[in-house]
Amino acid sequence: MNVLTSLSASFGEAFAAQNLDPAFGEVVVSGRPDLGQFQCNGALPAAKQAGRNPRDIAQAVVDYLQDRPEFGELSLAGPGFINIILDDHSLVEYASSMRSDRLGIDPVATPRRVLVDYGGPNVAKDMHVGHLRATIIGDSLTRIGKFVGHDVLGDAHFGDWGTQMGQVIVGIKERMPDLPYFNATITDSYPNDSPVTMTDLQEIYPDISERAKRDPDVAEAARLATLELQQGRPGYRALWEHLVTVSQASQRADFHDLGVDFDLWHGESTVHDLIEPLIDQLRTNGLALESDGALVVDVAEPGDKMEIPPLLLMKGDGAYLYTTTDVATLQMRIDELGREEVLYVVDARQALHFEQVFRVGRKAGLVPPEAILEHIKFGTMNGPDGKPFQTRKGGVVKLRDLINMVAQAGLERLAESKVVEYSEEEQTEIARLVGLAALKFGELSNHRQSDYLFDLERFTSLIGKTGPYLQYAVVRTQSILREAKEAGWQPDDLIEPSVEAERRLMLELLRTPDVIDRAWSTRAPNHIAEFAYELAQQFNRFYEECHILREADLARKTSWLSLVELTGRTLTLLLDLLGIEVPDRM
RNA sequence: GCCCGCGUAGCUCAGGGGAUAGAGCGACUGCCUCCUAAGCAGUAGGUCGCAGGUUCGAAUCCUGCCGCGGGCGCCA
Repeated sequence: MNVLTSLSASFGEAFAAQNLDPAFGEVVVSGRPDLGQFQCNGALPAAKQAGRNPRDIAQAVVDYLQDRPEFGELSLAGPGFINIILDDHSLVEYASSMRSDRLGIDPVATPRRVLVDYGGPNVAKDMHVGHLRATIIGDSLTRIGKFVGHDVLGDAHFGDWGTQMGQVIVGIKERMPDLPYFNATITDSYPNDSPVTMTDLQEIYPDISERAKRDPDVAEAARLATLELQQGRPGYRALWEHLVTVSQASQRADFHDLGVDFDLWHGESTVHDLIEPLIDQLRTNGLALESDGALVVDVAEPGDKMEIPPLLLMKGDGAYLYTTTDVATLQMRIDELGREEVLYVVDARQALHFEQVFRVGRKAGLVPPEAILEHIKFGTMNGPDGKPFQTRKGGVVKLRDLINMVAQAGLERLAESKVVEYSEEEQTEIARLVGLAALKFGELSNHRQSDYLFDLERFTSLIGKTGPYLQYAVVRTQSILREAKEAGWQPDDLIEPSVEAERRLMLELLRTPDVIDRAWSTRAPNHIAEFAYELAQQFNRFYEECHILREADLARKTSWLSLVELTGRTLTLLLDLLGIEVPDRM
């Protein structure tokens, strides 16, 4: 039972009774808690439209609803604001309805088939802080979509088919020229074990990639290797298999440590067999054209604000690019996976690329008009100097190192606490969860689209508005419930609040369904992060003011226990939607 | 040059066309014989980049300007 929906319906009815659009009845959480719990501002625009006095309209709305027992108080203020205070009995009913499964939130009536593309690590490259945003935001969006009730697939979309693969092959050839993969006369019976480890790749790739930028000969060799790989040279394919296996294993481990999972572990190479038919099709229907030796698709349209360059489908030498695989992947997602919405959680700097890919998809009829394609842009993570975050040595911080750093901060915090003694094993686990929470919450509390400063101190901070603050609130609820149980008290029916902090906590809880909806519809998990913090804050106030286990009145005590339980469950859900786990104690 | 994004407290950032713009950190003051102080209460700190416009009402929408970042065919 969503309180805002329900109140808006009542107010809509009151507006309709005056022959006004029921949409004016929209009720929102009050911006002035001193004046009311909720407010309806519809009288002002309604007055404008109807040519009437806003206060008259507001008064008529209030008169219409005044006698309903649901309302404790309806009052007019200013030019025509209606301030709403719920009757406590009604407030308790709303809150009680959340004690059921899924907090009483129904899944959407018409689920959509959605795919979220996020993470996108490159084979042969270590995951670094830059992957953090895409991964954490995408993971959270996927979780939110699933909870809302949609059929959502998360896809890692590995970068395993582009130029960097040719570069790595050249890099390995330089170091180990005698391997059978490079001997064109050998076409099968390659070794079962990879000639390189992830550690080797971490050295080979940056080196060769750097040199390819400066040395035309290296670049040319890499270009050729890429082409030969894509055209199926057996030795390269066999070596490539090893590279993919080795680096995926490492990246899966990184994702696992982050608590991130995917439904699909596809890559660019997954669609390789679709590319030729796709290119033929685009050629046949006249969309793909030769241009400077390359194959392009013109996507400019008359109303464009700026010149949209053609999408480069195939290089002059016949090699494929990420534009090629992206178009083919889009086709597969629509045709084979039956997706109705495809969301790309990718750096905002790639906006033009996706605009081109989407246009090709539409133009070529690969994507039906009603399908939704969205580039979920996110901003750049910068270091203190305003440039992409790097270590002092100049390298980009590896994801794994970052995870270790935040876990270390968690361990140090535990060491400071003198109250409880946990086993070393438990401390390690708590520190891991706390560190991840700090990292994820720090990431998700920013709006995804804004660039932001990566500040290690802030990310490893465990006090104030941080992930651990939220975990701590949940741990408090668990601790209280545990001790109550030992003493023989169980959560029971909610009764009307006796103090303001309790009432405020109930009201805060009621916002939950609306916030989740908004986070999904705007694809912005920071709404959930923000709300979870406010809810935890409200709970901590209640906790300070109401000493639950010492309360003498049994009905009140067991009602409070229910409220504690409900808060704990709500926070746990919200944190889960952010991809944050909570330890039993901390 | 054209296009996109950003500019809010000392710092880092929230902010859904609504009333008196918020939080955290940092600074300063209090609160652990009491459910875990990773907490709570309080003080100080703002011409929401600038100028116009739309609106009953603008940090929020529109236009221009300034500043910062980014993108603009054979990388991803």
